Amino acid sequence: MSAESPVAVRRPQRADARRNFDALLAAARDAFAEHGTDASLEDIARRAGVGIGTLYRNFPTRQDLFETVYLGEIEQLCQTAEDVAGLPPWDALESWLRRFVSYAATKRAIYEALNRDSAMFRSCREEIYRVGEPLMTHAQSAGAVRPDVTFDDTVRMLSGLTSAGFRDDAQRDRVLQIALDGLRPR
Amino acid sequence: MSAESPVAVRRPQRADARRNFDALLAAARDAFAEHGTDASLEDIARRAGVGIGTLYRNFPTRQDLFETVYLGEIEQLCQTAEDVAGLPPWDALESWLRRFVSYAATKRAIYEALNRDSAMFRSCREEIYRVGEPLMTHAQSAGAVRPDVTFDDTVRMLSGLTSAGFRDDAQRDRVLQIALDGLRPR
DNA sequence: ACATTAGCGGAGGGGTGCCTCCGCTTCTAC
DNA sequence: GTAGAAGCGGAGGCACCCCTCCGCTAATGT
Repeated sequence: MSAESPVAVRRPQRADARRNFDALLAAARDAFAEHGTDASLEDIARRAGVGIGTLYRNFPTRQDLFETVYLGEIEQLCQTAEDVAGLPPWDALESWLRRFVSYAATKRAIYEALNRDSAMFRSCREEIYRVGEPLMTHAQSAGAVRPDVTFDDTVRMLSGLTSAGFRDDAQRDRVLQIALDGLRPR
Repeated sequence: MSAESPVAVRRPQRADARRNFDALLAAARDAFAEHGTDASLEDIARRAGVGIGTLYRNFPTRQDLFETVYLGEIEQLCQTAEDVAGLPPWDALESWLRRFVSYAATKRAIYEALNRDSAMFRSCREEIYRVGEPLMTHAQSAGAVRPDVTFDDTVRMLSGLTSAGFRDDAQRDRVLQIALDGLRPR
């Protein structure tokens, strides 16, 4: 992902405006995580403590707001692919996948976005695959992952999983473990 | 599940009314499968080719409509637990779980409903567990399923999975297979 | 301190969904 | 064939959300 995103949204210059911009982004992250891409924009503005007009000035369309939140998380995710570079093949893949399922807005969004078509989604998907797929094929050549599974399968499986509701974190971990174990050769 | 549901919704007597009732139920099943519990009631009435008033006469609340659809599918699901009774432990469990993920309205709904609280959801959940859990523990005593996993884990995992979007049926099957393989002992 | 202007926020018009109510239609029993 | 009742459906009031517009507020530079 290049330094400049495809979205024409820029952090404003004036101090108060910057505060509002950041508050909106934080509120949007929560709202999207909670309600998916259909979250109410008026609610987001309310949560951020700003008027609806301020939201629209910073993010003229719902897409702009969503993409900005989404891009931020994807960028972090891609970053962590470097952090795991030194680990053994399976550990690297597992760590990255666990990180993958831990992003709040992303988890709900990715699975809504996986099929939807837009320049940004496509470029984000490519980026995720660019950093994630090598981890997978590497683990496969090392015999740590069964050969009949694709990276795309895994991404979809995990994004489905994380959008489900769990009793508690322990259960979430247990289920994630089951799914990850399913990736390993018998 | 007893013959009489907890919901006070009865199929009407008059021929035309019965036609409408059934059309509404079918339309609702589609709509709930497609949009989740938030599906538009006016849209359901439109799809069924009846006025909104007719919908409300038959199903005074959204809950009544949803529960009627949901109950129907759960009843069928419980029924199939008997069909698999003769199979070996793992095969019985696997068949039932595959059936579980194949219900249209149910799949999207269950995962929305798993946490939500209502008399009907609770009784359906109990019913699913009553017929499904024995299949699981049976498979576990036979050594066909790892011991550190609960039936609840499995249900949540699968309902999460089925609410995800897949490229095609082949992928859906592949991912389901991975998840099921994760249930087996190493 | 003040002028400039970026930035603010919410009123308001349009759209959609929820649900009620009631005059009209159609079925059914006789 | 007819009367009565059961059922129909959509108009309309309310609530919420989307998005635009513009008069006001306050941050900034000098």
